[in-house]
Amino acid sequence: MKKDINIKEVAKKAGVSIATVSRVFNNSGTVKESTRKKIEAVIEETGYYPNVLARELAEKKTHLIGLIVHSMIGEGIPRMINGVNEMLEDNDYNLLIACTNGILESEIKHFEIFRSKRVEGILFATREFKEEHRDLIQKIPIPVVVLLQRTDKEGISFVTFDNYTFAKEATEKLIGLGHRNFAFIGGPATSVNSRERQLGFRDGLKENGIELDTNLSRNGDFTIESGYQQMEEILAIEKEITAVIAVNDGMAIGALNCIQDHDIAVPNDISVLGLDDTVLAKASRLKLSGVHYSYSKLGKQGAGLLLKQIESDEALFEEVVLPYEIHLRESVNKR
Amino acid sequence: MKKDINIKEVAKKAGVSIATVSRVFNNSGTVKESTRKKIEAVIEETGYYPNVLARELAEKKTHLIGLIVHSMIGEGIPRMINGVNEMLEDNDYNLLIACTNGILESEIKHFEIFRSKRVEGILFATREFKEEHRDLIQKIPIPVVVLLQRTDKEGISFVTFDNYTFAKEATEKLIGLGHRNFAFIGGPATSVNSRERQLGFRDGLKENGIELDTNLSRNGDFTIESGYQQMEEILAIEKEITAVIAVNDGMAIGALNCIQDHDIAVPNDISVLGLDDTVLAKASRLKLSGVHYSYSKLGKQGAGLLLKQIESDEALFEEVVLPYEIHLRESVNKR
DNA sequence: TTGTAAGCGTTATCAG
DNA sequence: CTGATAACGCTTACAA
Repeated sequence: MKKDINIKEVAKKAGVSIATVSRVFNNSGTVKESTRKKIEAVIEETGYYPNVLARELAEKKTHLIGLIVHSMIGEGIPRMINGVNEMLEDNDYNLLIACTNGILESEIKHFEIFRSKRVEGILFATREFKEEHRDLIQKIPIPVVVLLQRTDKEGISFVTFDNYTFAKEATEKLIGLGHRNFAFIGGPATSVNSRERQLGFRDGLKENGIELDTNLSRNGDFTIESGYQQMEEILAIEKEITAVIAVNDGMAIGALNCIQDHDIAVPNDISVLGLDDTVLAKASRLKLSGVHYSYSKLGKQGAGLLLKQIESDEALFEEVVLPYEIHLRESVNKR
Repeated sequence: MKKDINIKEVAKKAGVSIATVSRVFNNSGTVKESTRKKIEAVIEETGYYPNVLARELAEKKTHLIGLIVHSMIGEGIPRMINGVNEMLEDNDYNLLIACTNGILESEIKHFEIFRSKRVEGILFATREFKEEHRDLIQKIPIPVVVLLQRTDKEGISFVTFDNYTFAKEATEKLIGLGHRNFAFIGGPATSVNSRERQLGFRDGLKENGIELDTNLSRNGDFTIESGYQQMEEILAIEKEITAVIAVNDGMAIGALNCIQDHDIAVPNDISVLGLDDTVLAKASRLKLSGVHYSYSKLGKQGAGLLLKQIESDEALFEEVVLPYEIHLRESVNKR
């Protein structure tokens, strides 16, 4: 453990001015080879590290991006962070992270902290994009890109998945296979992503002239257990259904287990599909069908968009909706 | 979007000196109520935010912690980050994150970046703690705490799980249930955590006078598929085994599926246990047995330890090994 | 209670 | 090619 040394001391030891040392460190300006060597020797010897804080203050650039997420738990967000990280790494930015548990005050607080830390841009993921968020972002003089959520065209950029469309398309795919009697297991009513998927599901049915008993469209809490329980209740109401769609893999797996525990065959009697594609889909013996989309790409693109905004002078506004793939596997059958 | 304003302009607008503005913002020194009000009004009106960079430069404190991890993927590390985050949040520190994919050069690079960014401490998680890491950490004049790995008592603090002991104890638990014929599915040879667990397993057998065909102790790559494949090979070698232990849940699930696909009964013919306890353990219809330990607590304690080191003047050295619980569920049976 | 001025460790401009 | 020196925006003695 040795104390940090500063540019002044290096300059003194090398018998030059601090300006010259700075030039050597940044390869800027011109320095005679012999003095460069001398200075480099001193740097080596002292283990000198420039104080980036001071540099950033002088340059008014921090090379810092702030990421605010509502949760770290689950497969998606960590992958998204990974994508963000990759993009930032390639562009020599560093990543400041805050996790808010979806609490509005905490979100606001971190916007302010990040702003005062002079981050050059903010990536923001929340469970539900509210008016308060819009106001906040529009007041802040630094670029913001919203992840995993639409911002309703208020001039705030976002990158997200098209929940509505893939849910609808997946539903129609099952209809195409001959299914007519559906049940749906959604997430909590507060989840925008879940609501969008549910809407896609309903419109998919409606446009194909299929009616849905609203009792068969239910809300769980994303866990395996709640999928099991909701399925239990669905079976109590109506045994004639031939397809169950769950908003995520966990609940789909729960439903699958429940169905099998009732000695009902999957997929012969009931097909199961999750609007998701996590490691869980691969865990069950009977491979679960689902919709695949890349969180890592989302993170990467979101970060890319943000960097573009930082570099550009005018405020640009872009909305990106990422593609998906529907994978029908063993858990789904033709009727 | 409005431009950032600085303390000087606020002072001018309020007709006071910058020192007074600074006092108001930091509640330091004494300010007359009337001038405080006046200044607060100007702050409100201008939306002034202090430039934390400048403050940090003056104070020589950044309130920044760096976290270097080898990966974001999987259930453990995100939970650990969550724990770190909680502790830092409570103490008004911010979190800078870097993900290295376990590449040594990247690890070194981020130690340097973090150091030049003047983080006050570093949390470090890597797949294998090497001599290079030790050298690096001992040269750096800021506190470091290693996570998820021992540092071999070199005066470098760490907090980790006791892989060896829980693997051994889990093995002995199965022996206590009457099992004598074991197979083991480990991770890649490069994973220290996997090696430690494997050692615990072997010693558990050895101390109980049970011999192990080394062909039955295998290496996968942590995925469900590789668990399946290794189990396939185990069954080809020896059908008489009564218990399989896998180093993680994923491979345990793979093994479980493989066994069932061979129409061998779990747990009646073969018991299965994973040295892990992720969401996967709850996904299979037949609840998987495993060892539970809290990544979130590990993160929290690691961060706590680091903060303690930052506050203390002398370099303290502490090693923390966290507790675990062995959960025997449906996948394990008495012989 | 308030203001002046000296840092904090850099970068960058401008002479020399 | 190199050295003074003025920023950068803030904190904090020290004076008044």
